[in-house]
Amino acid sequence: MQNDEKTFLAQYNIHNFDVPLSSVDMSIFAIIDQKLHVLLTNRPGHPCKGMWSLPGGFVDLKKDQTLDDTAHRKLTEKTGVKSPYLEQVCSKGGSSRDPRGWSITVLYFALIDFQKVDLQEGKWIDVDEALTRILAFDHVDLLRLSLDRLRSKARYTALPIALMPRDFTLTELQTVFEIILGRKLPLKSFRRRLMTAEVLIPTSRSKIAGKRPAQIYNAKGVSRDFSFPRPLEM
Amino acid sequence: MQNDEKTFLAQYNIHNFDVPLSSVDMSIFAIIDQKLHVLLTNRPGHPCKGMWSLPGGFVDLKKDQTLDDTAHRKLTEKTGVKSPYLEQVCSKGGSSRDPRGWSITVLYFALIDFQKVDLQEGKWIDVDEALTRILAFDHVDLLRLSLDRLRSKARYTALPIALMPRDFTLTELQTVFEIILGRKLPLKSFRRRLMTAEVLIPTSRSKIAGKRPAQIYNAKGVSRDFSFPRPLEM
DNA sequence: ATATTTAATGTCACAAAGACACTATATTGA
DNA sequence: TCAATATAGTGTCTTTGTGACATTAAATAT
Repeated sequence: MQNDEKTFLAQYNIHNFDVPLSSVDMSIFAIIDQKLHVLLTNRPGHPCKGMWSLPGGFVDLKKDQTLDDTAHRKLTEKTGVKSPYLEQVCSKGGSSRDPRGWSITVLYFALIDFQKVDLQEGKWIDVDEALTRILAFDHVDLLRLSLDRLRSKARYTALPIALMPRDFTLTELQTVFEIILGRKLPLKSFRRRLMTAEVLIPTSRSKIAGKRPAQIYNAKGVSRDFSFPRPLEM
Repeated sequence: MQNDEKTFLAQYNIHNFDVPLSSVDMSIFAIIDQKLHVLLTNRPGHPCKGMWSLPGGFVDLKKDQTLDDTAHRKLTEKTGVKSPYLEQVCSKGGSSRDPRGWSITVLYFALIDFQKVDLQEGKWIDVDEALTRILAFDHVDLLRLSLDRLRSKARYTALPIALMPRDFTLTELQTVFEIILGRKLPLKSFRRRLMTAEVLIPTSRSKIAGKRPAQIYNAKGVSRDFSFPRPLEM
């Protein structure tokens, strides 16, 4: 490093500049009672005190090395879950979304197996209901964006597997896809897609949920950018 | 608003907190001489003085109402182009990407018609070459991410149309797709895709580029989230 | 045993992409 | 004038993977 760059950095003080506030917000999804739920927290302080909001918070410059660290930390703080599916959705920034001033939020969404959760704070709300509520800041928009992304990915990736417990049957997985997409899927092609995709590990065990026992599958460590050769129809 | 919230906000001062620096960076793409180019700027000051970098800069809390405003402003400052295709790619944040401290950058990419550009600063570099150069900060990674997004979208959307001048032929458009994807595309299916997609306006004019004259098309105001029924093969 | 319910397969139809041969319309040059 | 040639554009068959729907399989209940 050149000497004048050292000097520059030594004199540089971020507090001299007007910078936006920046935070991370998350849509944490799980399937509960055959419905898609999202974790909301009640804001303990100002602004928007007492309102429901997506869990989130400021980047901790000490604790977090990266933005993804912040997201992981927030998730573990809220749910105790260690290794979720976590994906960045987008960032929203503007002067009017937070009364404290110009702010940027980086939005993530997480998919977790509800059974693994050790809830520290917050409450699981049915997504359809959450969308009709008045949430803090622009969190309804953020939730909408996360949900659109999840729905879109359910059409061409195997992402919803991340919502499943370790053992599951094909029928159970199909039901989760159907819950996310809000419609029935053709049985045969669903199974064909998943089997030829090689994203599942068949086990020799089976489960008697209904009448005939169904084969149990586990998730294979799915490549993050796997996609089916064709998307599901609209 | 409650009284105690007013008090809270009045006493709130962002300068009291440690917040990350936040900026916007852009990959501005254009086709020049049958190759995909990206606009790079030479950093005038510290840090990374003298190094090539993606154009970008800090959010201007006065001028910009939203992050998209910042991106549009930067693009116009650099190229004079008013209505490009502009899309947010992702955000990267961490403690080590900028020597000034913890920083977040929101990455955008823009597709523009090179002929509309009135270059204010910077230089067009072939993307393949740009990726081998040592760029400022983590800008090689950012460029890579933008490029991956562009390539991916060229497989299932009509996005590359945004790189075309007003008048173009189907062969020219196919060539642009081929430049982006780095491989030849089957002629018949390319034309079929675009014709049935109804994203082009056929004109009665034609152009004599080679021997037989080719029909000229214009872009239809393509819906942002149009996608072809099936993606192109890998 | 037979009905019932859920799990799983067989098979044909359909849509859109790939492959590749073919036709069309201009220019060039003998 | 008329072939040769190069680029533009079409015809049509193959391939692949999804949708539709009938059929078979394996358990429980009566």
